[in-house]
Amino acid sequence: MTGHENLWMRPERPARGPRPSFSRAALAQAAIRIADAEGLEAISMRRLAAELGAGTMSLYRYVTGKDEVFDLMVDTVAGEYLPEDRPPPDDWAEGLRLLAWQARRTMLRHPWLAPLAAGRPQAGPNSARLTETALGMLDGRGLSVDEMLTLVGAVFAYVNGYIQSELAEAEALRRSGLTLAQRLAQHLSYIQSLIATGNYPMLERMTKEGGRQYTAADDRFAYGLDRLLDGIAAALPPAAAEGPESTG
Amino acid sequence: MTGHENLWMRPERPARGPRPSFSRAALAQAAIRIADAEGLEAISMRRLAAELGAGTMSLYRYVTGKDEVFDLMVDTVAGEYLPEDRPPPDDWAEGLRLLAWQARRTMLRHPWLAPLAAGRPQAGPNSARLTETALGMLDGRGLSVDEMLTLVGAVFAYVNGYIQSELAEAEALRRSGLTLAQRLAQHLSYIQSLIATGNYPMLERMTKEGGRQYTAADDRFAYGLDRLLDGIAAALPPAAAEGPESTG
DNA sequence: TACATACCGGGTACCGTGTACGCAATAGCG
DNA sequence: CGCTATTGCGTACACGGTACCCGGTATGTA
Repeated sequence: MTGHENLWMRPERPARGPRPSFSRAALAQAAIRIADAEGLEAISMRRLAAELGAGTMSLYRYVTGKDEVFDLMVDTVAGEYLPEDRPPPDDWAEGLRLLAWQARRTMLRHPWLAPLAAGRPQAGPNSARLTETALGMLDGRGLSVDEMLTLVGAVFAYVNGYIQSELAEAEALRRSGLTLAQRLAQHLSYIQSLIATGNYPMLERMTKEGGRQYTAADDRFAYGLDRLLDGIAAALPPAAAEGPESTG
Repeated sequence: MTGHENLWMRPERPARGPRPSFSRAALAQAAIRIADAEGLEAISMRRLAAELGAGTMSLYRYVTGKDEVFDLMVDTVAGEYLPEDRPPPDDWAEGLRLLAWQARRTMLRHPWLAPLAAGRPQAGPNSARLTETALGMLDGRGLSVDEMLTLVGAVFAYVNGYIQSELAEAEALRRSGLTLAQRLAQHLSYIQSLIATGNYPMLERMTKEGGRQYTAADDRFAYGLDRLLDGIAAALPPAAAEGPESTG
């Protein structure tokens, strides 16, 4: 009741008692290893404990429950978003674009990440550093921190939303256990049954039109991202270069 | 093995045998009722069967598993996206904006919807009709269906991503069982512990700056949506007004 | 050095979950 | 009037998260 209701405020290593046999970071890494290899739903407390060579209930000395395992996973990979200490480009749009692509790369590498991150508030220190970095790119343009947050939030919303939709199909395919060809064939016969009702003229045009000039996922991602950044740039207060103070 | 691997291709009522005691729609409505009242995780096959006054295993005569229950839920509420047969505005951007706000309204009314919809391919007939409507708004502007899909996909990605982040905090609050004041107090003390490390200058400025001019969720949503639509409009081929032929 | 205290590891147990299987009842077809 | 496909559903199982408890261990105090 004194405090520490939050994972991130709870000290990892208490003052008294025996040393823990592993660390939070090790726990997170083990969970990430499992999720990368076998998917999110493969993570169970028993499985995770086995991966760590520990008893199941020992995990509860490190986290209060499975949810905090997820919190740890998300915040750990959030560290990967930021490449290295490369100085950010001085163009804010270029900086955000870079960040967005970095986020996409990370989320494709860890397909469980996007749904998980979308469903919980970003509270960990690495997530906070990420936000810091993004806000830093917008500093000195006369925006209030609140306006910067709105702006960055819009970009992150697009990125997360896009990648989830990108992953959804791949995930469905994986869970169905079918080959891509089988699934396409299935989908096609369904599509044709829809078209047969006459209520889906666009869908019909889609099957007739474009031979196979289907836009690649990369290009679709880039399209929306660039449009969004364009729109933001157009609405931003005029550059004001490096004026003494542009707030107001 | 002959076919019907897909929920939407499987006929609801087979030719032979006794009449089912309820319908897919009733099943979906019952599930939606539970999820609206008690959250997604309150849905179990037993609970759902009880709501329908049926035996647990009877549900498996209607769906192949719990996943298909979710599919039904998503596609059912997808019907709510479209208001009524109001003729769409002739400005495509206005049409998409309206659709986006309608989507947000629906997703806030059914807080379980956004995460669920984001995680699975939109395959149902109602989802397809929604896509049809969106594509129809872009018709006659010289775009290929593929380009239209890219465009609409970007808007939907933003909408879904934004609303998920909007809901994440509320959901976390709900699950913690705390009052808003308690949670804010907790969060504040955590934030201050972060600031104390000196690594979060922007976070620090945020606590000092804006008295309470915190942007409302509605305005933040509008900001990103409008910027995105602006950016798209700017990149679209010139209007071409009402050329001689606009249909396909 | 001896003891108290706070913490660690983890076994056992409980309840809730999704769903495979099997069987009796039923409705449409021949 | 059977025949058969199909429905409703009880039972059973494997697996999930985690509450509880106990024996061991490292730190602090006397």
